[in-house]
Amino acid sequence: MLSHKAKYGLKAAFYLAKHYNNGPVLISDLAQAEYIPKKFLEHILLELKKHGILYSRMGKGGGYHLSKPPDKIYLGEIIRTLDGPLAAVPCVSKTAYVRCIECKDERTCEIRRVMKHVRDATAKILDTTSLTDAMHAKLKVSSL
Amino acid sequence: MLSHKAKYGLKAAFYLAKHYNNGPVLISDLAQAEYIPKKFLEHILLELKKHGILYSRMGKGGGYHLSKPPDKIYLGEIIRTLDGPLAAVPCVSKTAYVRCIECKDERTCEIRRVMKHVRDATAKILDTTSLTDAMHAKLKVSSL
DNA sequence: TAAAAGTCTACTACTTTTATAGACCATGTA
DNA sequence: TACATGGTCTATAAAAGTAGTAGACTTTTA
Repeated sequence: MLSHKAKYGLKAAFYLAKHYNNGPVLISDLAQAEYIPKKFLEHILLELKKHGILYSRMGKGGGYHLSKPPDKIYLGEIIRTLDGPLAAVPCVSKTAYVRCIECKDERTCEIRRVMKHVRDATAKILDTTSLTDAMHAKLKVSSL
Repeated sequence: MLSHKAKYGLKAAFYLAKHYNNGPVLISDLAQAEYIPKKFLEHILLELKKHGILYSRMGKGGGYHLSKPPDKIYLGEIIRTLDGPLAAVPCVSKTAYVRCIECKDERTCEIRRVMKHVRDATAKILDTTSLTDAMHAKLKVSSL
């Protein structure tokens, strides 16, 4: 399940993508436009900034904007930053692998095997769909 | 993320699949064999029973077994029973749809659009892979 | 130097997850 | 019919994660 945090983060990213060429966007404007609690949004934007996805400037005339053009930012990046690994089971994660303590043998674990497929399918979609792609309904992987 | 509950449930189901023709399996045996806390496992098995996936008999000589042959039980069933809908966002779920309160227009929501693809890809794997398939590494959908 | 705007730390409320305890009910068999 | 075996059910609790708030602080520009 996508947390509210990740959902808000994605909404913010799309908003910033739409305003990419209009100078920095204020947290307050973003919060109001997308119905996101302002204080909560602060945290989210800060996290995204620390991971290099967003850039911001303090002081008068400041605000947030994307650090790269929207066609270079993939949804997977944003979701991983805010919600952690995409994988449904940690032993299957590429970015945050952790072994299951009760697992007798990873090579024969049925759950791991299937969940790896799920992870791969998910990552394939989220890591190849940029903000721009999503806005224009260009999904590079067919869903069925 | 798959919860421990769902992971334990899947482990139990695989164990029962392997013992499908050997009469009922005791909770205690299952708990011990798969390193699952026994009392927690009771709840999990009961939930699976209420959803018709397992069958059990009380009293001496009793225990749990699958209510259908293992090639007729799909992983999606088990995961949905224990963890709820597969969809990462409720507005995209087929089995438990809920509208997002802050959503202005579902038809143009970028998040919804992409997450629907993710859901479909996940469901396609989990709803076509039976216990038997998973045990024999027969995954009907290629992951890449 | 004042106003605008982001930064940071700490905290709280709430929910979900992961269990545990213990009384209770059903079944088979001696 | 008594008793041991084994599942059922309700209640509760610890721990962790999620969502959100408060307020003091820093940076920038005019």
